Amino acid sequence: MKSQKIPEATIIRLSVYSRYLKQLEKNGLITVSSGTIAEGVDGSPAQVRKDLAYFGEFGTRGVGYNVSDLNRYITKILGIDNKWNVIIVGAGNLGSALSQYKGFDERGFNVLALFDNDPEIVGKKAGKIPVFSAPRMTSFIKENNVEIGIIAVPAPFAQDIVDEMVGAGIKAILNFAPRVISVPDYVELRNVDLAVNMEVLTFNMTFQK
Amino acid sequence: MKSQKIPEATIIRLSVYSRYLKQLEKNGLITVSSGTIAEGVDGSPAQVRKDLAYFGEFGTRGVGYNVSDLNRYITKILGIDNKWNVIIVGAGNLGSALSQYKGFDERGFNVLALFDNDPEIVGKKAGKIPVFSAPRMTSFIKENNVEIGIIAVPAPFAQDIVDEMVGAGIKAILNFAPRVISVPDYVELRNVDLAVNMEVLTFNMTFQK
DNA sequence: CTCCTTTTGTGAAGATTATAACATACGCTG
DNA sequence: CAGCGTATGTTATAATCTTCACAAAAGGAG
Repeated sequence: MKSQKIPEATIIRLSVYSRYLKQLEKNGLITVSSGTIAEGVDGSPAQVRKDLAYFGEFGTRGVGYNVSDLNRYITKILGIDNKWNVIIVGAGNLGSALSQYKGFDERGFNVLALFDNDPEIVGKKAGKIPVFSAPRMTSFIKENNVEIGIIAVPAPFAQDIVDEMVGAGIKAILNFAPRVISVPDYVELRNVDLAVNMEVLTFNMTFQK
Repeated sequence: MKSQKIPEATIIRLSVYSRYLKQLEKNGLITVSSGTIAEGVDGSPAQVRKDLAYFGEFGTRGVGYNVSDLNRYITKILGIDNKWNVIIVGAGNLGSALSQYKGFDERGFNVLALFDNDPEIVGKKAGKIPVFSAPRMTSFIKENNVEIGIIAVPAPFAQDIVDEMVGAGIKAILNFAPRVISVPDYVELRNVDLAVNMEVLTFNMTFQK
């Protein structure tokens, strides 16, 4: 693999390939071609091969890819060949729902705890996940080697929580609060903006096509 | 505005600009420059102007943009100058959380109902939003002019629900199920894949920087 | 009324990403 | 063991998106 900038779109697709390969593996498939993968993820064969080519040669010409090997390579590339410790801040509807999300655990993300300010819910549990009081967050992050934080608090509080997380040594943040957040450039940040997604839909409905 | 393909990235940014403008408006700001917007959304002034230029000329040279006028234009462009009817299928943790999400209502998305198969929850309410039984979905969509469907069911059921929605006349779908979904090309589809987002984070943590 | 400052709108250049096309290599068949 | 079919890996081409740079225009000062 050459040292090169990898397009984010490639990473997103790799993640989808991986999910699809897992399905194929469960169905007992041994070998798969770029064409079949492309069909399964609604992409093109050339794109699949190009995406993989950023990282090495994983296939056999004339044959295709070994399903479980390829999936192992991809999970390694994505950094999910081992577990990650995660906390969620904001134990409202969204935060608790995320804490119960099966897809996280399946992919190696361990949600260790929720944090909230509301004394009504602090001390309770969401499923098996405990809700702690917000001021305990920093020490919890340090003591438990938490690498990833999820922001599920109302927009006005988001930046403060993020700053505290960064101060405590968190390396990556997934932000659900509908606000632009700033972090130092050694911290990874992604925004999942639900209303924005809806608005892309309505734009496309109204204008294009 | 020329008839031209608008980049999706532009639409996403417009949505973020709009949210920021709303904030500025609340703070009583009358006029704003592309530079100030850029600062507020962590972008570049040229990008802001270019994005707007796809749709017209909204500013005054030497002055900037009128905050509330510009926001009105953008909401019109995004198609959220009027209300949209939405249903959510899957009243589990995620579905009910989404039904309570304040950001939808604020931006003109009316969540009318949830649908689920579980007899334990059918007939109850999530906040003010009723949960109906899944078989009632098609008629509900038709009777209530529902344009947008949100998929919050487990992956194996997603495609079937989507097919039923499309059959009932839904025009756009926001899919939270971690699976590739197909729709006819007159239906808009967006995927919000939570694990994929996490995996982009872990990739960036592991590799780049 | 003219000049100066400011900030837009935009055409051109640059960078990035996707698509297409093909040479290379593997395995199978006879 | 040679030749054929197939699917990869990669180079070249095309399309798309972003950044840059500047002319045009508005408002205010003198």
